[in-house]
Amino acid sequence: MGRRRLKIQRLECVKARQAKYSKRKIGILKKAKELAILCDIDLALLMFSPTGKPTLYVGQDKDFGTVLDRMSALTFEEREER
Amino acid sequence: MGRRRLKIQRLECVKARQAKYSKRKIGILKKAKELAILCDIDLALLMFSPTGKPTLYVGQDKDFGTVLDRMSALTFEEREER
DNA sequence: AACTATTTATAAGA
DNA sequence: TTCTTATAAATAGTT
Repeated sequence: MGRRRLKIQRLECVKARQAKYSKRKIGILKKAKELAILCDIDLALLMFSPTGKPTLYVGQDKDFGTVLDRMSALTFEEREER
Repeated sequence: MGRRRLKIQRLECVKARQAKYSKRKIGILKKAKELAILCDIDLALLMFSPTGKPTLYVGQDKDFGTVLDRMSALTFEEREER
């Protein structure tokens, strides 16, 4: 979306990566929150900015440890999508 | 987006939650992949469907354990967004 | 951070 | 779940 179509490939310029991250981080966080609320599900989204700053969103009222535990308990077979 | 504006609140009907999850899961996974590639960052997205089926996406070439470790190493102060 | 032209995601319905 | 289409939302390029 936007003035032109953007090819999904690593942005070479560091400044461009940081600027792009700043914008899209807002969008994906909104999507995560909406999905967790609409479907009443557990959801965790962790991102590290190009400069290394972490952002963590954990849906519903679960705390970090609870989601980590549920995450850690997954067997290899239960995981999908790459 | 869509034919009408949807209020972001828990969908009461179970079938509706499952249907909504099926559609939006695709969208957020695409957003996650694009963000990880464009900005060349580490990103992890974990979701449990309304029926409990887990979906995990880990960006770049990191494996599950590596991201879990980096996630676990976060101090409380480093976490944001709820 | 703000502006819009445009692309993309998706709400409803079939 | 999959497809279609109208419409809401995200965002690329720019300032």
